[in-house]
Amino acid sequence: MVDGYDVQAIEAKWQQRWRDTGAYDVDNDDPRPPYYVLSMYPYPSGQAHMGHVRNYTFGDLIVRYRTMNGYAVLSPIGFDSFGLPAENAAIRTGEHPRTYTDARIEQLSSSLQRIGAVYDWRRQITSHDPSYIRWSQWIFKRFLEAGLAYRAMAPVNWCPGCQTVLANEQVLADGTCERSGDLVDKRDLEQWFFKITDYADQLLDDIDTVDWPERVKTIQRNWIGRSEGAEFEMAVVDADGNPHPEGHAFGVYTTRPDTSFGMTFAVLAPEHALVAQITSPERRADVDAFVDRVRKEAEFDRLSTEGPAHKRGIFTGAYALNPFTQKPVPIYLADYVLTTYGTGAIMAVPGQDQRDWDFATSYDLSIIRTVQPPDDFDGEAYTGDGRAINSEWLDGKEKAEAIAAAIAWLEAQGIGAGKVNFRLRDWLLSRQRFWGCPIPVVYCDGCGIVAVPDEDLPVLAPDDVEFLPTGESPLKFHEGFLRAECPTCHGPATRETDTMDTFVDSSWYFLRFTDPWNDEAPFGLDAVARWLPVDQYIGGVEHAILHLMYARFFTKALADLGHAPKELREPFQQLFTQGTVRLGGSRMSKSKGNLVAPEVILDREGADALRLAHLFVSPPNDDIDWEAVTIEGSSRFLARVWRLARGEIGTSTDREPMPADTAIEQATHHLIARITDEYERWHYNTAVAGCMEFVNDLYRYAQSDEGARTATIDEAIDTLLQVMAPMVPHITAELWEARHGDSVHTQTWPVADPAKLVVATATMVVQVNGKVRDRIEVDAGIDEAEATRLALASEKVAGQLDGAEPRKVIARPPKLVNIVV
RNA sequence: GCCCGGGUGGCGGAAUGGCAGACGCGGGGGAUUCAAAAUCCCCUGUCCGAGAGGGCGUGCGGGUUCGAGUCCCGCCCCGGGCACCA
Repeated sequence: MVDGYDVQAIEAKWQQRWRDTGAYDVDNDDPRPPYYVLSMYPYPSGQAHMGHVRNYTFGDLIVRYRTMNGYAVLSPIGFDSFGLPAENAAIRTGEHPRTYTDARIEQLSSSLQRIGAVYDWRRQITSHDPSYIRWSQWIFKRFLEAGLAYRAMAPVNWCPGCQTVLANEQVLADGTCERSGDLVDKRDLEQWFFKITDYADQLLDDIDTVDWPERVKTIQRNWIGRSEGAEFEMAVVDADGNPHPEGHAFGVYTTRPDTSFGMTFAVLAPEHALVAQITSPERRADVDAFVDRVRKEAEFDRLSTEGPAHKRGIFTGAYALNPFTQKPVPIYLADYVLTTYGTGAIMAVPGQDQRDWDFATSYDLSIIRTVQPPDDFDGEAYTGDGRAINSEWLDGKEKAEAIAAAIAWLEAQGIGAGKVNFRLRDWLLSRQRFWGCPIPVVYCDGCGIVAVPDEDLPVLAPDDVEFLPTGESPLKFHEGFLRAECPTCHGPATRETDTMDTFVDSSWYFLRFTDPWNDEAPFGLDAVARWLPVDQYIGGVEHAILHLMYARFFTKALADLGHAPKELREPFQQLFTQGTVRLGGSRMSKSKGNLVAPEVILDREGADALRLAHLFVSPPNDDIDWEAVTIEGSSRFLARVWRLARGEIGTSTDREPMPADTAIEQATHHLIARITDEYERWHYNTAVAGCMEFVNDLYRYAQSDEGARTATIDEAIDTLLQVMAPMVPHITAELWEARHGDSVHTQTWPVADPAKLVVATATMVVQVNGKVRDRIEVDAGIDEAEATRLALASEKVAGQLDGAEPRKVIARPPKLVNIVV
């Protein structure tokens, strides 16, 4: 302990006070302007880890800073409390997921308080709370009614050993089950989906309207994967071009309709619906064998194959009529064509597509170039720009022009049109798990899928269940849960046993925070309108795709359905993604056993030192290595601040201001300007550096022969405590209380006095040919002529010039003069 | 392959086109002390030089500019995203 600085006692005292007095509680009718700060919904993993500390330090700093700036800051906290770990623990130990989860919520809550983070705890929500489940289910029903939720067959991961479906995360990289080690295969099962693809365009376009890191925006754009092209029909024919007896035809999607004259074959996905009907009798046995083999393979096997050797396919015996040339081309099946994208069928143009080229060379199919490659081109398929060739009426047109002409032609023929496709797929939300939000529907033999009436929500999972080591959901074997009455016909019905993906819970929690007591609706329009969009969202870049995409989709859909304000198009106006914490180069994780427990640091150095170390180590969006975090340096600095503010450094007297005093007063106001600017721009590491420089100045000042002027150093110290309060809330609160009796955190943010930001003199750099040769103290207000005169009068400059005549003088008073010879 | 970031001392990192390396860590020296810890003060890119001083330095090669870590062009390397998506 340094000179009465009892870190543990001080931090405990203030944490208790903030919680007990509801210091950061904020009501929806608060007259101050609203500001919503939110850190991403944490999974309650027990004690906080370093990633949490980093995340919540930034969040807390903003909450405190904005509060001092006069805002009503909404700072809620909740827990994403459904999910796999609790259920796995239940299978292992038999402990109910709820008791397991509640204990971990308790631990994480207390960890967050120990780092000094402040919240409106009255608004706390948890995903597994019946009142939250109720509204998750209510929203699902609204989506169902609007056609945004639907049930369809989907390939899922099936583990033959466990006899159950697995989540993607449970399938290891080599395609085996994490629990049994069996090879997981694909099965088609009925699953629930959200129709996020309805919003693909908006999700893409509105990215431009939010203030997010470019990296995250790019990730989202890639994931949505918009592509522009054309879709058109091709008739199935025989080798001579005679139509198929049953008149079959299929659509193809292409981004390069301008290359259609170069189509030398067509490819259907092996799962394509037409395969069985068009395969010729003599090819049937081979085709069936091929389709069988492909379907058995796990998806990742199919997608991870690379290069020509792996492009496997088979001829169907059927042909398609190329509408551009009116010539038949052979139809193949190939595993590189996916049933889930476009129409599940392509026109193959090997001259301009490398995949088609690879396939064509493997199967000895012809290749026609329809775009003129540059003279020096020596590759295979040419995918670049150029003039159309071998394309009749398209010849000579540049790519863009040719594409437009080809689409116009397809439309005129009535066989196709321009088309936009997306990589984004619908969101599969069914999970065959117990510890999640039940999907509120029943299956009735007579009425089909029937939603549970709103007044019967929430549908809750029963407690008297047994967790099976097979990994199957215990709901499947619970008769009381399973057997239901159809709400429509009152006949017997079976309850859905799947639960929702936990990403559903985190897709609307930020809305619930605005109105967590609402009993009539998930949230009121007024409450959402008041607080949303979130002004500052903070979290890890690992959620750049899924969570952020889903939350954006929910917000748009809820707004369109009238449950959120119509104008609310984006939930998170500003996003900050903080870097991850590593140790010795690798990511800190329980499984690697390289965790540095924040609790140990909190016990030894305290929350302020830990927070300061995180803020100082590097810019907040950078990944950091714990080895670089200098907790001792932070502690040392805080002790310096403590001694300074306790008046233990140097001497002070009452007197009229001397130049040294004026300099400190100016430094004080420069500090306000600097720290304010740096907080606004998230430059916390340099904000800390600024405070350190200031403290170094104050030490020199107070220890100088003249000592400090009392009024000057008091103002300096008070200002220091105020600007540091958001970073290190405990020590500043304690020191401020000792000096003034009230709380530093209820002070208004200091404003720099413009008069004290004006400096009287400046150090002017004198360069000769761009190299610094002299530094001259000058009056800050000097003009170019005077600056030039002073520079040329410099002896050092004269030495450098060596009699040469200056060719040109660039003067930028009062900072710089550059003499060119 | 395409798309985003990023390469600065021993380390983490500073720097609106205008003094490269702020601030901290580590290291060195001094003060204090019986001694140590703690604390306080000073030094610390690199090469040449006894010194004054000078040369060289922000991944590499060019360019723009009076002046480039910063802007432009072409590469190299590292991190991340997408990737048989037609």
